[in-house]
Amino acid sequence: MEYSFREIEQKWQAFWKENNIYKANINPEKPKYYVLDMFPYPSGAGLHVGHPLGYIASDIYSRYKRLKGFNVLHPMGYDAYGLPAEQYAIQTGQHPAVTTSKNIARYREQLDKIGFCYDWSREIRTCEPDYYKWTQWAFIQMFNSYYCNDEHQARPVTELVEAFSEQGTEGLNAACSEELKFTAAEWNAKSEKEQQKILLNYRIAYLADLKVNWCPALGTVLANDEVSEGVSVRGGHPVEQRVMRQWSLRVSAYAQRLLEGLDTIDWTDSLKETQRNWIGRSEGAEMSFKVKDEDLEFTIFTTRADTVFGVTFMVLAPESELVEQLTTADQKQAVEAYIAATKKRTERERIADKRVSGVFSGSYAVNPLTDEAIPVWISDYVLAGYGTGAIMAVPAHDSRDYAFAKHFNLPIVPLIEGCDVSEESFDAKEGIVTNSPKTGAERRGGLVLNGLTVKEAIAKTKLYIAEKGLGRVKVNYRLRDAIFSRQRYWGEPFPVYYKDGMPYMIDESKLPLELPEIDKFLPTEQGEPPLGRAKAWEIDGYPLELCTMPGFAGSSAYYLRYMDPQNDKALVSTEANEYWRNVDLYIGGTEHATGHLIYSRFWNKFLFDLGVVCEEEPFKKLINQGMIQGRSNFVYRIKDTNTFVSLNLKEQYDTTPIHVDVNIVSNDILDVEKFRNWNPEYKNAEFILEDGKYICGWAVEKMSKSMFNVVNPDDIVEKYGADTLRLYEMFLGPIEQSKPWDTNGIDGVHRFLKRLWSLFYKGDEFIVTRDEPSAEELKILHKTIKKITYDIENFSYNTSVSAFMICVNELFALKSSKQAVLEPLVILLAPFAPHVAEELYHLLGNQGTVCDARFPVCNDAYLVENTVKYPISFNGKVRFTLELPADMSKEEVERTAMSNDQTAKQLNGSAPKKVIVVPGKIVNIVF
RNA sequence: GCCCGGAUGGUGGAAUGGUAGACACGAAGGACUUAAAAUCCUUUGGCUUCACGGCUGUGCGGGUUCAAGUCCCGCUUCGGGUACCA
Repeated sequence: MEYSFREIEQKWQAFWKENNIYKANINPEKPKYYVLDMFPYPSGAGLHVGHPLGYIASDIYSRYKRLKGFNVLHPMGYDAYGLPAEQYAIQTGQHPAVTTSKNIARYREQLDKIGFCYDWSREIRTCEPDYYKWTQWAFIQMFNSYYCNDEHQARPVTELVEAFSEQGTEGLNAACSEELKFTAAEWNAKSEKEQQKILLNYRIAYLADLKVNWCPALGTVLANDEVSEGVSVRGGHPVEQRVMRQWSLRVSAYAQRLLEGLDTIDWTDSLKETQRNWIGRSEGAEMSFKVKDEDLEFTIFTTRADTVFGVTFMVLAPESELVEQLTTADQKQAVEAYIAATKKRTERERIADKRVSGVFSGSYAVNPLTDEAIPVWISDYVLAGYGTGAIMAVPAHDSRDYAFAKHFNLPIVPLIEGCDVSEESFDAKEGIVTNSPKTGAERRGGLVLNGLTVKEAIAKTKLYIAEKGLGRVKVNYRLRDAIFSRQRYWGEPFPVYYKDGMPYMIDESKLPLELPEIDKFLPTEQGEPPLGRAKAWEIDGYPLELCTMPGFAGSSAYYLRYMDPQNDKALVSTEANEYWRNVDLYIGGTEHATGHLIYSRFWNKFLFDLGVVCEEEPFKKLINQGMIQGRSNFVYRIKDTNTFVSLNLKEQYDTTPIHVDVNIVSNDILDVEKFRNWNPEYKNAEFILEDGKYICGWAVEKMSKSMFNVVNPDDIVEKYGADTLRLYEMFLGPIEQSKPWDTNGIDGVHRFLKRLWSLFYKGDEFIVTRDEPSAEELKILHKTIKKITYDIENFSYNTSVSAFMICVNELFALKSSKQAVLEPLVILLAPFAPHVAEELYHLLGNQGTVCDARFPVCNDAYLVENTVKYPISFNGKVRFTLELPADMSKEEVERTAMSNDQTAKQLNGSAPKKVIVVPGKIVNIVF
């Protein structure tokens, strides 16, 4: 019998499906293990060979855990809302729901071929009303909550209302957009509308006028993580700043917990570091500066309180509310012109343009420590959204302030002993402080920092300003609230209606609020979002929200829904949540480091505060799979001809490299006939060959259609089978490393499976015997068990595949086909190559499924070696080896080595200075 | 600029401080075959030698050590993330 993978794979895939082998149920008798893949956005292009990499890795782990006796939850679904389907709808009129379900069907077909152990009964799609009902529900809970900074958790807004009516803002410590102060009497006197407006300032889901990333080409607002270098991540369209009324989530309230939580989870250091940087905690001080000759003061934020004696000017962000107050009459025109010019520029232009710009406001601030009057400038290098939107500029010790001071000829006062600021600023937080205050400018009882280190000076200044009421210690975060409105059609509708211009939540009993049908997927003539086209988009006569939710809405809690996907009473039942708890192993790409992986953690923490979920962190362990790059092939056309020259001859001609479809190239040799048929342009192509072959050039590039280097897993499965694909993807290299896909090596793993098969069948004869295995055979088996177990636990799957190859090669060399060795081997292999393993498991006489076998355990007794091959080295260089008994003493090894003829030859008369014997390892003779 | 990763044969990669290059691809040679495919066997880092062997070798330069791909210091270079965050 031949290894006929097609037959085997179809047979067992059908068997698994019919017998619900991968159905997961709550079972308190067994420990749970939850393995999750980042669910895909079903794009029209289908899966390429890079996508399943992580899925195969998680599948192996799921199957391994099951063999180890765990009750494994391993679900899959689709992140079904998204821009591409909508853009396609605009172009073709095809409803995004239609495109999406077609794409999903295609994805499913491709996934099914690979033999994953997903429990498909738990499939979710974010665009299904049954699913997004709970996305809307969570939004309502966020609207009805505020974040209490004293209790460090979300609390009901009703508690806030109660507090306001009893004591106003007195004693309030809540996360908010703006610090407000009012009394109970003032609150109670306010109208419903005014009160609602104030509450928005505290709600976790809130509506506010914000400076947002507006992308005109997409016609929508984008979140910070959806914009990179001034253009949209999707499509690369320019993004500009615009103030708009938008829904936002107060993610910033959770900044500290998001930061601290990182210490409790098992993620890679680099990913944690990325999140830490994104959260961007910085400890500093807020300090108030009075405005000279005015009854005004404003607050700045600094992490370098120690440099307050070196402040030579102040800078406001152009968007700051203070600009209006501080601009004097004679500077008004200049300031307005500057602000107008700044507004016109897109984010991208501002980033690209490194030129210093700014304008003097006309006002002066007073340094509270020196009483010096210092000019207040306005410049776009200060951001409105960070800190207070105002800074004290210390050009000697901040490079941006330095550039500004140089440009506008402002004074630079160095504050560190011996630092040279003639060419650049001294930004390092080290050295001894001087000039603080300057000699002769000391004040009685004033702050003196001279002689201290920077660190000491910062601490002393903070203490001083707090005591004197000049400011306070403050922690700032770079993390911004997440803008949650999108002016698009294909997303979750907000469960929101408007009454008197104020937002209200629709009743939970009316959920889900379904996405309405519209005639065209474009904004209305009035520039409203597409939902403005929906008929009767209102509730009880009140208009509904026209924006929809962003892509990350549906992916923020999907891992919870898998625990209890059909529940229509709750997002997840307490029973299911308390059993499955959180994701034990999450596998996905690093590209979600600052988006999905922050939002999910936030969302989960919020639900944790509500008592809906029992674990504060959603993903205990996370592994990033590397990207699979493409390996492109090139042909070389001689310029202005239709003649192509083989790689090693191309230097003799003037050629243009042209991408050629990798699917018509094998081992870099071009199939010339297929090439002629590939494109009509090449029908009459001529070739200059070498050794009768056309050899292509190659390069590693992104896998994409335009490079003609896309490899479809379906084709691989068709030609070699799913088990070969699975093994080969793992064999390519460490899971977390990026590497190019090169189909060339695949024959190796396919040969391995054929050789494994040959241990069972010789021709049509089944040759497995029940004979007792020899010590040698048992050693081969147990060595493999040990290695595979270790490798799976450490996600080193590439070396596991090698270990299987070594094992089979060794058994093959011994012509060994014994049940007692092959059966454990088949079980070991089952997580990697489940189809062939299932077939062989049954051939060995087993019933049921190999998925429920018991993972073999290594018996070290079989691994004991009687002898050790000692490498004998001289001055670190190995010259020969000696085979000695394993239990030989150190002294005896030394004596044996020294008395050897070859040793005498190597020493050549010299006396050894030192002999190092590492028992069981090596001997090194130094002379 | 800053923060993370990498750099080992023609290629993908392996190696708790202890014989660098496991395993696999490719290549070369051979067996089987009328032939091809498949399969099997041998060789395969470089230089050198008829051969035994020798020299050299993990991006570069130093260092620690009996012993360094592995640890430390300083560079080069390639990926990825981030960008006026005060």
